[in-house]
Amino acid sequence: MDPCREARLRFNPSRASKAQELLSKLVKVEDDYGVVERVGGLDVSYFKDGSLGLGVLVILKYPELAAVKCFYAVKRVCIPYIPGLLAFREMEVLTPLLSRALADERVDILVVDGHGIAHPRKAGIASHIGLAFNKPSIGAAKRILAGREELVGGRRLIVYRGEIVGGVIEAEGQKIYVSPGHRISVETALKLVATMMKKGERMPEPTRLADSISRKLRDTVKTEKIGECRVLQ
DNA sequence: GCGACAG
DNA sequence: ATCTTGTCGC
Repeated sequence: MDPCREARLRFNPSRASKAQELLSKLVKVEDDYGVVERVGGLDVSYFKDGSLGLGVLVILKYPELAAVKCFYAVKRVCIPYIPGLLAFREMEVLTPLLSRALADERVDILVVDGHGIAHPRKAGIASHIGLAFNKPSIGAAKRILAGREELVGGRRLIVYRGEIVGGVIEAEGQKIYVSPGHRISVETALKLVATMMKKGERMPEPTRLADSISRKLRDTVKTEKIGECRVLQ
């Protein structure tokens, strides 16, 4: 039987949610990192039928924001998209990239397309990734998932169940929602992402580049190139 | 029960 | 996320 179909049938949203409740207890929402010289941006693009995903991890020098190296992988995607459970769908594609890249490349902070603790169970994909690789991580999303935007002391923050779980950054007349993934505070996550914004762009450079590269590769790389991880030449 | 709902 | 044409605006 098709292993992908097996995985899909085996996937239990209720259990996945419970797993996130456990993970959230392991998340550290305090600054725990050193000098930031290199940051990583992560994103996934999908082939038209949706059964294949192309993940990208691009490493940039900080604070210059110049790309220094890029990893990518084409993988089958077996888990459907369910709001709140995005991590279970995309981790399969991103994990190989991180395993490979973090083994011999310095990456101080990871920026992920999606939320961190601004999540129904305080464990969005940025938190999953930060915990899995014990790396400081930040989530940057285009839309809010849990909680609401509130003005606190004149600042736009994301409040969920009475708790501040993230903040809003406005760029190009649009908004992006930032929240800690792991080993970083709300305050610092916002400050850091603010320094990753390029003029004229809506998303922070790490994820903007990852998104751009993943789409370009998806439209050029051959679908048969399913595999663990490749270095972009 | 109803509405909301990252990518 | 992806599909999908022309079109409005800087």
